[in-house]
Amino acid sequence: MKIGRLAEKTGLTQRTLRWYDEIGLLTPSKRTESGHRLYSDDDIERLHRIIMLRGLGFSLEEIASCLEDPFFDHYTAVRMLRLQSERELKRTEQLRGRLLRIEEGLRASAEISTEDFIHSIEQNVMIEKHYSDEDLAKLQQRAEEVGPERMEEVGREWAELIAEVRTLIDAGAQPADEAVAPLAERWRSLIAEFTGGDPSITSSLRTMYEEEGPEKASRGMVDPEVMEFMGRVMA
Amino acid sequence: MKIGRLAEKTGLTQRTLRWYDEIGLLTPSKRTESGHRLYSDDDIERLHRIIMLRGLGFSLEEIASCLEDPFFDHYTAVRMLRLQSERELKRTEQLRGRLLRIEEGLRASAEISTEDFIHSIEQNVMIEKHYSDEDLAKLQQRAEEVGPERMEEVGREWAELIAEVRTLIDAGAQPADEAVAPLAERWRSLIAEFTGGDPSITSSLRTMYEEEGPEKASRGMVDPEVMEFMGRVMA
DNA sequence: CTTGCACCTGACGTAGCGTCAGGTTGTAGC
DNA sequence: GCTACAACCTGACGCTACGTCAGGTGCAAG
Repeated sequence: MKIGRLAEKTGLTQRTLRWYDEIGLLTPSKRTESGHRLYSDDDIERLHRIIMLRGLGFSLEEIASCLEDPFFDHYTAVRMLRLQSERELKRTEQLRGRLLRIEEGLRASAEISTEDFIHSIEQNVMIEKHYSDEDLAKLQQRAEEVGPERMEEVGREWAELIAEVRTLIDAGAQPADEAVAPLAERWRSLIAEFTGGDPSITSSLRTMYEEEGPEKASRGMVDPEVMEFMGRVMA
Repeated sequence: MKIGRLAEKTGLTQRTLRWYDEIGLLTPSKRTESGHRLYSDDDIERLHRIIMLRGLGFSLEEIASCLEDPFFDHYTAVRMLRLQSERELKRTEQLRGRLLRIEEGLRASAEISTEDFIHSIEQNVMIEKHYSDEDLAKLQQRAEEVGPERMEEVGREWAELIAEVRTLIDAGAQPADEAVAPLAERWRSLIAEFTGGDPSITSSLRTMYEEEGPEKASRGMVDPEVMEFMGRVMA
């Protein structure tokens, strides 16, 4: 069989087959007088093995030694690949989580400057610093459960609530005033919806606001004055 | 700040910083008379952004356009990365499953020739062809639950059972004989332990044995004669 | 003045091919 | 026998994001 037909049958490219020839991984057992490669049935079987091993994640060099070195340790080799794939799984899962959170953060705002973008990522890094992996997974799961509509709605409710609080403060309201009581109730319930009553998440949230300050922790949505006011209201 | 100190502080190598300079991603804003690179605070901030974006999976070219192109679509870019990470996640999960099953298959036998190894993989490919992803996940989970000791024990029990059946056949036993009844019971219970009573797995197992034949499907443990004999016993 | 360290540029290597460029062979139709 | 045209050949450069080495310069200390 010549290279064109073999390439077609295996789904590889001719370049790939020539490359395998060049590195000595699969040298066709015959050539025509003019130099055209001729692959025998044995060659083709070897190629199929190569394709299989490649599919498992072996490098071409490893494949070569697997097929030729009689002392090749198959079990260990597979175990190594498995362990590597598990490391990669972990990494990719973490990465996916990070990307998803950033995506969520960006979806809200229509126009995004590079500055906003960078800050959004920095914020995310901060969040990852304060929450444990399990907490992040829980938050992720709940975010998927409630859906993006509710997420956006919550964002709007927070903005509204904070604006109302600010208006009251500017009007000279005191923490003990009756007018602020319902706001405190809404505030508490929004936080409760976020934490889901989970004590680990609740404490992580608290320490994040304490260590990073309200502005950073809330992406600039709430300023220290509002935060302190609501703190006194709650108490 | 000169290149050595910056490399030390960021954990990058000097080569990396020179490379970023060479491709225009991070050109230090000053040089000494003699040509030593001097990084300003702005340069360092830019570098930190580069490192963050790199950590998300952006290529250096994408990072460059992210930091410079005012029309860069951050949201779409992140979404693309997320989708890509999800594709990779799927691929890696499948790969891990395949490697684990192959590893399990190899653990039993102490000495493994390349031929055995290849056949083990081929067998695995065959299994993946017949079982659905969910079935494979279930089997994987149960294998982890019972542990490798029980897996090996099951393997020995099968070998023993098949040997006994073969002895009986060679001795001229008939399917209806009373002596084979307890063997049928052991046979049935081993299969039941494998399928776990799951109907999907049971039917996949059956069609695999029908389409591929007993020899291939059982890794050469059971030959067609034994299989047919036990089939008649069960009926 | 020498020693030693930090820095410079330039060049080659990596894995696994993709993609030309420019030349030869094989085959089918006339 | 001639002419298309498809299939094949070799050789070379490109890709990512650097690692690594070679050979040379700058700079501060003893």
